Amino acid sequence: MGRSSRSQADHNRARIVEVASGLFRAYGIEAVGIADVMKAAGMTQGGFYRHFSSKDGLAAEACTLAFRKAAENWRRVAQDAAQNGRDVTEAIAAYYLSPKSPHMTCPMIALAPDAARRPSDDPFRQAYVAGVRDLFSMFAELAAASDSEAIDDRLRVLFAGMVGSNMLARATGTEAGAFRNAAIAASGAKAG
Amino acid sequence: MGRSSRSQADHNRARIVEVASGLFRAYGIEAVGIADVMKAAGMTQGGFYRHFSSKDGLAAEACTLAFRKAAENWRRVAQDAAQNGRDVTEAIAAYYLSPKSPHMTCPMIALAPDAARRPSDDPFRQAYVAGVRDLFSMFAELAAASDSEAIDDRLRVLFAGMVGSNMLARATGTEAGAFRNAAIAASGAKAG
DNA sequence: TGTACATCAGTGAACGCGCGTTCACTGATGTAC
DNA sequence: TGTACATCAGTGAACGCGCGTTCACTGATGTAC
Repeated sequence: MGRSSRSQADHNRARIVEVASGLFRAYGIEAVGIADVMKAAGMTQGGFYRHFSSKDGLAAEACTLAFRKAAENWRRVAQDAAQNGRDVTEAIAAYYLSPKSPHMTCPMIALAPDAARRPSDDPFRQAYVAGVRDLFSMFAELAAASDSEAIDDRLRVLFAGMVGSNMLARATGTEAGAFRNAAIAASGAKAG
Repeated sequence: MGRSSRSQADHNRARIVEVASGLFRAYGIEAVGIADVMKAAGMTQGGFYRHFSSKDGLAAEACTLAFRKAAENWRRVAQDAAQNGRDVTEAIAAYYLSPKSPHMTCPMIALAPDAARRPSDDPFRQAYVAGVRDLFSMFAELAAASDSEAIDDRLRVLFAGMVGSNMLARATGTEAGAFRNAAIAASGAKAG
């Protein structure tokens, strides 16, 4: 097993980021080792540093990818809802709060503790902050387009309520349903 | 420095739990070592295992203590508000969302990642789940007493919105104000 | 109450394991001519 | 197009550090008489 071609190497690098993005969110960055990531990507740990200068570098890229994927999913759900004449905000909330979808856990929740304990100039933390900002901007944009009555503050609370519901649902396991259902109900009554 | 008296030992044990409760919430359980806790408690790491069978045992007790303290604070804030004729729900929300108060960070947020990755029969996770349940029950009880119109689901969303706002505020740092202010505003309009 | 002894809270060093990182090496890929 | 050589993606073992845990030891506390 000698040198790989340039395109193969690029493919491998992207695969490492993709695999890490899922593992980091599922188990936490600290709990996932370089060897775990590389094994899941079909390689051995030694090759890792051909692609990344450190585990932190990978974490930052994995964070960015996770938010990009989440944004793509949200936009897709919103488009589907709009085409079928359903309420966009409610559709996003229902998708986000569905217990089935978190096979890919929300990066806002899963990566929050790691972001919180890093300094504000840390690349990973900056990627996290940018991800949350972009995700909320998109949410507000999509929701406003479907309901011009919705005020910023109300969207913010709904957004925070969705995040809080899923976080509590994930951490407690048992009480998942109650908070999730409440948040979905609230999304339908958002225009008060 | 030989053997301590029984009462002194009890005092030391309680101090270890108290110190750990703060450190674990501030920096995360994994990031805080036994040596750190013992040093902050004014002892050396070797004596730790006279009091606890493992770091996990301490974590479970620290979790319980953190929730007990949070519940006490909430109840105190609610009583003060009731005596002064102010809205109880709004007072709790304002207290919880105040950027000054998190010198002691909310255990629901700070301990969530650790609770999430443990099995459901783990003592720490059980302590966390019980803590969330008790805190929400108390919140609902206090809020219902002050405003009989408030429905369970609405309280749940407000609760989750408060938690989500503080989590995002903590993790992003910069966007703290926006989500917090929105949640406080929502608490005032809860009876919608 | 005093004395001899057992107990055990706390000390400080050492162990052992996991994990991020480094390194010598392999051999296919890419390049110069 | 071939050929000789340099490059470098990936391998697998080893290093080094941090941290949870263990352990021999100290000496004040608690107890038996």
